[in-house]
Amino acid sequence: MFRYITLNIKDTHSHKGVIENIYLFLPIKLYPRNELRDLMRSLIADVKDKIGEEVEVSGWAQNIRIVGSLAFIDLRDVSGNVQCILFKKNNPDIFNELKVLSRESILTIKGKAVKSQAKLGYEIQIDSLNILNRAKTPLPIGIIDPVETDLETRLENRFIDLRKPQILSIFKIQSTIANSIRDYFYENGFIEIHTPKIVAAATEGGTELFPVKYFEREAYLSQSPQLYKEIMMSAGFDKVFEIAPAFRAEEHNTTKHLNEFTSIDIEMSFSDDEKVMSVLEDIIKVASNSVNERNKKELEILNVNDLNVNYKFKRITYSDYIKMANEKGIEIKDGEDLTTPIFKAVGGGMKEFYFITRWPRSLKPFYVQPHDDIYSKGFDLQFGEIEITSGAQRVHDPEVLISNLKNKGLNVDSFSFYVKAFQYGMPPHAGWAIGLERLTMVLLNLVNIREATLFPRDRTRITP
RNA sequence: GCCCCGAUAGUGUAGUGGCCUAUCAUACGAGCCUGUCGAGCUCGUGACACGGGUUCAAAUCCCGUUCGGGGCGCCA
Repeated sequence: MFRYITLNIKDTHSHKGVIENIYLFLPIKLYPRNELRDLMRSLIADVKDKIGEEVEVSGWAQNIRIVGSLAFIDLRDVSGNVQCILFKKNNPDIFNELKVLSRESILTIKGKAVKSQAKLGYEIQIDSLNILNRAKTPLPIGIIDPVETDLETRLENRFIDLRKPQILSIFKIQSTIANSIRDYFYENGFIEIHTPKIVAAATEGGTELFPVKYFEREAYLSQSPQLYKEIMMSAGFDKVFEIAPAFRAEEHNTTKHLNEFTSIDIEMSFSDDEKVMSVLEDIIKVASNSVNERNKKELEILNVNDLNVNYKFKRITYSDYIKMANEKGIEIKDGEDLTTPIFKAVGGGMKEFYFITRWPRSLKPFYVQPHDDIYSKGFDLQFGEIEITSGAQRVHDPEVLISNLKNKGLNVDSFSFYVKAFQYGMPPHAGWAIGLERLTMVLLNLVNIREATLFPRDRTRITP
């Protein structure tokens, strides 16, 4: 058996309770605390490679089962779960502790990893157990209970909900998506930028903005980096991207809208709609293939097959989409906006990505480059019935820009900081924006965008 | 902004005017159990969102309030 002593570390910044719970194997050697932890603690997923060895693991007691004079603990950390076993005769004191220990308490367990009849084929035989923190009972929501919990209740208790391996898997995958897209941009010569989220005026008119008190003036939370990323083209940055929050004050109440979401934006100089559509197709394939490679375990936990997007994304013109709607018996004329029922009727059965191109100028914002008198170089990326992205080649001629602003009924003066950037050398450019949460939702086939958001901000929720 | 719907133990539910001092599961508490893994068995604690009204009688019907869900519009 091992003997333990309590370390006495004189660290005025540390919380007393933490210090008291740090134990050290004899012989005594005073390591700095961080080093101590790194030297001894194993991630639970790594235990499988340490059969026959002494291991130390820390985590949450997901389940505790007392079977006669045996005690089993399912211990969970970020990497996975492992069963730990204790025989009462080997340590009656720990056994009695376990009989009254609450689920989700925080433990450090030291013991020997051994092959066994446990489901994983191995388990940890407990030599010592340190209770770092006890969880209150009962839990606000169950983690392994065989009862469904309403999304509302889960979001109210998100810190516990996020402990579930399925929920954690969504965000591990989202991390891969963001990381692989960022890598792609870096590898392809994009400059990462950060534009202001407090702005003076609406980007495009139309959308409702959140007002912010800005000293003696009123400002707004940014709905999009659109104007700023275009200005960066005039600034000569050539290709830029930004991954940042965007805010929309629309009172929508649906499963695919948030009032704060993460927008992945790009803008490219000397480019056009076709080129940025290719980039978009690339990054979705890169993201999906990265998830397939790096998140096999998470996909399995979520019961999702490998993401298969290795097909050419179709380009459907807006006019053809109208014809397809007409063939489905829907009455809509060329020039009218596409509505949810139309997306459902035409795109509902297409469980794949496709572009809708050449939108009428009248349905797109002022900064979208005309293709001819009627149509524009604006496009959307759709997945089935859901809009994932909108993008376009942009106007670069300041005269066209000003006339578009006027035609849309916008006040040219309030856009002067933006228009000015077009008057002293603005290259042709194009770009798009894609919502990280919507992309995650679509790739993982989630029914509610809130599932793809750690702490969603919707019509009624600003806490937690 | 428009329209529809909902609220019963910690969680998820049954309930359709009297059979409800309210069902079941799970959680929680106590006990038994030496290979459990959704452990099992026994016992126990625990709830009708709030305020008015109708009625001999309300979890149940009506009105209001609060909180929430969904659809549409808008968009990513």
